[in-house]
Amino acid sequence: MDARTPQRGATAELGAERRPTLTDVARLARVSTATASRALSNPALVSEATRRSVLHAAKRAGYRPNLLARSLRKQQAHAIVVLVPALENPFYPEIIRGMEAAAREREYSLMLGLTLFDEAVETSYVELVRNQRADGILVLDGGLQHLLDAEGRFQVPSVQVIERLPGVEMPWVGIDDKAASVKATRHLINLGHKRIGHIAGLPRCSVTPVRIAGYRSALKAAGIGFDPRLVETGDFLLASGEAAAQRLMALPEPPTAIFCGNDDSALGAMRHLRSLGLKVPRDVSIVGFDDTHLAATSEPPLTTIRQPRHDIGRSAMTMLLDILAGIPDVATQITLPVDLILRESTAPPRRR
Amino acid sequence: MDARTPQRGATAELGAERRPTLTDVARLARVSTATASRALSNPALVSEATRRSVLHAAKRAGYRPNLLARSLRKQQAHAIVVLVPALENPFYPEIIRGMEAAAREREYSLMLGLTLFDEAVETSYVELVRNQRADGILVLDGGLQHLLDAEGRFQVPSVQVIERLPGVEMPWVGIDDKAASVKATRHLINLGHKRIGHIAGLPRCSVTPVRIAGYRSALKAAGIGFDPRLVETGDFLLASGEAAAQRLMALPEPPTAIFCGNDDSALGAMRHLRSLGLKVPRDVSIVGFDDTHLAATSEPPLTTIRQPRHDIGRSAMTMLLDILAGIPDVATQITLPVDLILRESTAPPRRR
DNA sequence: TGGCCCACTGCAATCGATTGCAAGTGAATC
DNA sequence: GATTCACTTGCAATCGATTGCAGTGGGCCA
Repeated sequence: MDARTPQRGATAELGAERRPTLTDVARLARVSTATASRALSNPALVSEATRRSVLHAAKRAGYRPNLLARSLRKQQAHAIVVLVPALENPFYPEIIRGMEAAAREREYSLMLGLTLFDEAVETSYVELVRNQRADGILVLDGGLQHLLDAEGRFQVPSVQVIERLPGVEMPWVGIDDKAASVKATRHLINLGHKRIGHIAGLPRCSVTPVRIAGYRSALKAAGIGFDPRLVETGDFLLASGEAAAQRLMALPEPPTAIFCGNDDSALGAMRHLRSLGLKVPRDVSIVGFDDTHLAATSEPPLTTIRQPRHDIGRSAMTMLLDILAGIPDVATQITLPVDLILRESTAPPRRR
Repeated sequence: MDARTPQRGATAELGAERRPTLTDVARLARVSTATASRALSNPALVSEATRRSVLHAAKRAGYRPNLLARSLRKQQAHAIVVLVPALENPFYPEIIRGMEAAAREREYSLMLGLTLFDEAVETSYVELVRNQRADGILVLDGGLQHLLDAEGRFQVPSVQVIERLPGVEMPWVGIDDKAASVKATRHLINLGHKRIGHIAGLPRCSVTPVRIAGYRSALKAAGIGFDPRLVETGDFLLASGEAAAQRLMALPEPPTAIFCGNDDSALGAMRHLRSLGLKVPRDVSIVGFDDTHLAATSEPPLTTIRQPRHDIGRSAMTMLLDILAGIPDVATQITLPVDLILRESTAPPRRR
């Protein structure tokens, strides 16, 4: 009756509580569904008058295209799965934001897969792609060896982010971890430090040995001997940084500077030093890795390696969508630049 | 040729690089697609022999059901949108984990909508539901007034989480913020504090005035007069907590305890106190709100109100899925209990 | 032996769009 | 006046499942 209730116009005119479909729009505009479809999604193919009439009918009916039907027909789900171990780690959110922004621009949505490194969960999300509810997968979770097929290839379109699967050639976006480590270590060397500790991350992560290698390489280039006792293994968490620092500082000849595998463990190290009554950077210098938001607000603010996380996420999503779109010559190995962010946790050693 | 390559069995037999469909399985098992479908998704309807034969054929072909087709036919996308302002806030990840776990158990996936409070983005995610790419929406982002229709109702199935839209009756999961605030404030009162400050959160958030009300109510119950200068407004971020604490401590008669609207601002307040050379809790007691993971590892560890975030997320998702499933008498207003977690940031006032 | 019921199975419609192909129209060209 | 061509439009197939309805055959009972 009242033709001006915009949301319900269609149902009123059709006399049913049904969502309007393209057929309804076509009927209203007195054209075929084919023409209605073209008017809405490929306007160049229809005459100006038809286009207007269909658009008007669509608006009048309150028409919304059914994206499932479109996806089924077009054979693309317009969704990407993001596999991430846990959102609690402040490292991930900004990457995901970059991915989400890139996806939204291209009208893709992002399905969140929280794995907690659980293989069953990882598998279930890959299934989502195999069952065509999603078109591809972005993998922030390093340990997906169990999902490789007999030929050692991943079963679905995917891009690895930051972590690599050892021995597997696969699209990837990340940073040059070795160069970044060299940069961090060299900064400490340039300040005059000679006894430099390293708190490494989880051994299972592919970046961990590479960062250790960078650390060693910088020492070597500076003619400083490598002392294995100065490398402690942690798990990227604050508590492990604290424990690792404790072991380092208990050495007969403790380090005057520590390069940490990530910011959280650097924060843990600083906490331990504070508990010993030592001042950072006066007594010990600390360098972190990642530049999460905690680094800027710690006391003292942390000198650290900034990973361009937003860009990493955006590039990874863009790469995957380009691959899916069949764009030729997509670069499938992207290394983004890092910066050493100088804050207040590093200084020359107190005495030599 | 080689019938034992499991993934490619179907393509080999069909002689094409096509994904096997139900039709292929049916052909292999020499039954109709109807029977094949029933054998796979409603086994009770077919004979034991047929079921076995279809299952075998499906496995041999490496068959994966096309979930888009199923969704189209069944008219449910099996996806839920989660609207969240930003993942950087450590408050959200655990809620989302709860949602994800509940969704996965019921074979729903979770589409992540990062809004940054941007109305256009919020709208675009609601469109996802209207266009049936998702079945419903979980709203962690308080400010969705602009999406209400003329009758003041939300256009799609939804559950509000924690935040409420003022004046709108809508499924909701959260906590009793007033009671929680009373609990926190009373804890300080019981310790002997009489001059208690409050650092409130963003005024735009619906929880903020409620928490202030709880604070006032506890004071009143204890016969302590309300001093408006003791209530400072922040924005839930560390820096604003720091600034608010600065204003509070600059009062002619500064508080001996501060109840903060969330943990981050409590951390900020503690930082400011430390910069003044004051000790927490010796000189000033601090209570936070939320119990994010930062609360347990701060120095000193923070006494705070724990919100059962995982449960909140799980309950919200369960409620929405129950509503969508048409389960009768779903409880649509769930208030979950909070705990006061006693750590080391509170103590009796130094002197009275 | 006839009739009835039940367990299975298949036919064909359906979900809601997109798109290849063909046909119709009118103008332009020779 | 015939031919060609560009521009529009519609018919009908298609994407890959699910499901209402009808049919078949066997077993059981009277």
